[in-house]
Amino acid sequence: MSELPKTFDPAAIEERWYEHWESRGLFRPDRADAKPWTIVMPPPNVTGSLHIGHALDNTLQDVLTRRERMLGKDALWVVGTDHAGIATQMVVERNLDSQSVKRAEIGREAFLDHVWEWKAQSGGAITRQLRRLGASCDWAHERFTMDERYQRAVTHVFVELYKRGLVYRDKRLVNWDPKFQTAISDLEVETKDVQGKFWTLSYPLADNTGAIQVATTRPETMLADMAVAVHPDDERYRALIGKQIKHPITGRLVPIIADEHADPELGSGAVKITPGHDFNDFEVGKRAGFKPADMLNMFDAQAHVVQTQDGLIPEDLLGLSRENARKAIVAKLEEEGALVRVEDRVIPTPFGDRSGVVIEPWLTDQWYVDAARLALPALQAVKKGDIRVVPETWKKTWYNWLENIQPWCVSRQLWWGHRIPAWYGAEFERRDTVDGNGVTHAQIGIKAFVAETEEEAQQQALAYVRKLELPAPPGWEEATPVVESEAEATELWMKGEGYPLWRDQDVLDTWFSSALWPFATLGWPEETEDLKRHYPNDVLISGFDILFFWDARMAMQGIEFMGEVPWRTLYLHGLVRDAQGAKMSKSKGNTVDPLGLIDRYGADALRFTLAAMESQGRDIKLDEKRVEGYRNFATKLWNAARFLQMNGVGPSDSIAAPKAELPVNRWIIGEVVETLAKLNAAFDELRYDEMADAIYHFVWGTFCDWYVELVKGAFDEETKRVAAWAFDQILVMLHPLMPFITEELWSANERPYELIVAKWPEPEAQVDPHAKAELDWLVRLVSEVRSARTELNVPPSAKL
RNA sequence: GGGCGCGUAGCUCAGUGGUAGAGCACACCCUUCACACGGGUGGGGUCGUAGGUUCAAACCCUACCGCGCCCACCA
Repeated sequence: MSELPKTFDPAAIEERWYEHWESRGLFRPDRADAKPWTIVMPPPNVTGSLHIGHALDNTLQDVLTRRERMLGKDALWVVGTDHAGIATQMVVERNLDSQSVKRAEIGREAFLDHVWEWKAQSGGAITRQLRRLGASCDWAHERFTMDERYQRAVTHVFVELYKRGLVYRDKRLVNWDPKFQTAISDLEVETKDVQGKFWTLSYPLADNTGAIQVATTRPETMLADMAVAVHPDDERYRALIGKQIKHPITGRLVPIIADEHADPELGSGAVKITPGHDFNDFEVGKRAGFKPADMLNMFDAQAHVVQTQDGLIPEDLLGLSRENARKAIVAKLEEEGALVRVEDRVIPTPFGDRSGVVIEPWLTDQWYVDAARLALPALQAVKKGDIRVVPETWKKTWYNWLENIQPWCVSRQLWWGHRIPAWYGAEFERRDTVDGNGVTHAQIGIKAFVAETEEEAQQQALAYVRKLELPAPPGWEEATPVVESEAEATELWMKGEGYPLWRDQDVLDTWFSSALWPFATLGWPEETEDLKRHYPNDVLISGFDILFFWDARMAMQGIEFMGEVPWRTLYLHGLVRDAQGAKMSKSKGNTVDPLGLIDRYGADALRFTLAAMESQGRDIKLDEKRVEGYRNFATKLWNAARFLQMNGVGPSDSIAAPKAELPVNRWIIGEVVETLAKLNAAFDELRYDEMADAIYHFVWGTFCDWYVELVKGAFDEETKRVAAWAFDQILVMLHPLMPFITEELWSANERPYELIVAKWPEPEAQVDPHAKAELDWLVRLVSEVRSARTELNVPPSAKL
């Protein structure tokens, strides 16, 4: 038995214990025969560092994991990191930039080498920080979403979805981020209100019989106007339907069409239609018979003006940015007298959630997941109760989103990520199209071969030409040639030097791969032992902010590929806010650094605070005073242990409660039993605040304030035995919340095993109602005496 | 436009049909041999507003006020 120091210093013990647990493999002791229990950690970005949100999320997970481990289960907490496509590419690109190295100059392969190098060096700092928190995850099982094996799983899923018709390529408008020059999904777009203007323009009729007024918030896109729409029932314009207008800037002749999209109440009731640059107009355009391939495009990838297919944009506008193009166009319109009116107006404007720039609807070929079909079983799983959602209020949000889900754009024009397993080649059939102005465009058809390997794609290509009963191009019989890019391929093609394939340059949305986390980390698609034992996971804990991004997609992919829900319970927690309730952000400078709090108060205090403040369905307003308070609680516990030690109270030799005669001992045993019951109930309901409340009040309000005071100076053998047992139960019950101090105090006595693998309490005892009544009476009596004494101003030194 | 949540002591939050709770803060007392990161005592709330249901409402219902969040193509 080692003597405890007088003061409790978390810093002195935390690192030592973590190292001990990890090196002895105690986070996942060998329990092949035990009942499995599984949770996967939302993989933090490799670029990330531990912020307070991670601290909350992982505390909640660790609390459950530690208890399940103590319940004797084979508790597996899967840990790993996410490659985080855009975020990581940005970081590495910035690093290279500072060394005057440009991504475009060094090329894809060299750039990816740099990313991997960066990942090896500084990536994953966050996993080291997770250790500070005490996260008892299975590091031997650590995964990365770009591990070779994981990549195979991702590729397999993509190819399978393609075979099942759930993944397809389509040309349509996407949310285009002109800063990162990639497509992004609907979820990555944040709509914000921006003070803007509402322009009313006058478009002259082509037959010079008048003009029609149209209104717009984006005059610059008029360069790609293809129609003017009016409501079919709008009497004012009925006679104009079918006529043409002569576009005031491009001179393009554009039809006036009838479409219900035009709202007679709004503006003039007539609206310009720019199918290539507006989501509504795209639909109107399709209804009007325009094919996506023929829709006019006036922007390049950076949203600078480029010439439309019909060559009608005036030279002086080419190359201008969106903003400058707007100014120039408005000026021109004004000059021509085509500008009728300008009004101030608040415009809901789409922004890229990472880039912060205005998103441009842009016509491109992208890969889409048929999310609606995948969503159905995920929707049902919650409705049928196969997934329990805690708190229940999120069920509605779940239904609402999945019921209205749109196709998910999964291709990204980035380099860092899972390369899309598609190879393209000539379709070997000409498909000429005729545009609205009667001009014929030669189109070279492109055929996609989706396969897990290049060899497979080559074979598919060969099979394809054979099916068309065409002779295989030179070299194809041996192996279809593959070149780097489409440009390279077409060049060879034009020169008559073969018809090679080229691989898709794009990568997949990061969330596409993280959606596989609950099973791909367990070895899927191989039928591993881990997979059989640990899928479905028991519970997932995540912030509600990634409910759609991650949770819902995990459910969709999990059910599709595993035939079962990914987890039985989905627990959603809120955001951690500052003491004033404001959202923490780096720019506001109100972030709380969890590592700083750990330095000042210890990991146990931070963990206890986060758990105590985690009440379902509410955000957490973190106040440092609270952390300080629970640091004090740890000190209280520490001193109780010292007191017991001074009085010769050692370790308990039994898990079951000892036999006791004295009412005070029988009472405290009953109090342990009741506390345990409260704690177990709180765990069943995932009520972290109640867990913390139950153990806090038992330790401080019952054990320290009353039991210890009552037995002071009267430590007979029975009392020592009971005190030892009760205190051991405290250590066990508190361990999931405060693992470090409890393990340290546990080890103050000789023990056959560490607390982390000790058994969860089974007192095999009952509350003794007589002892309880007696002690309750005594507590009340003493309290009343004290109260009376204070009220009568009796000096405390006076003897009763 | 739709959906969700919140409004209880100075602050942060539990409670959810039957005499209002916790922590912190505050006031007073205590350098008593585990602990001043402590011990003891105490003050403080017409539970957002207005109706309704009920023997009984902070808790259920309705409306309203205030705050926050999410989703949605109003040019």
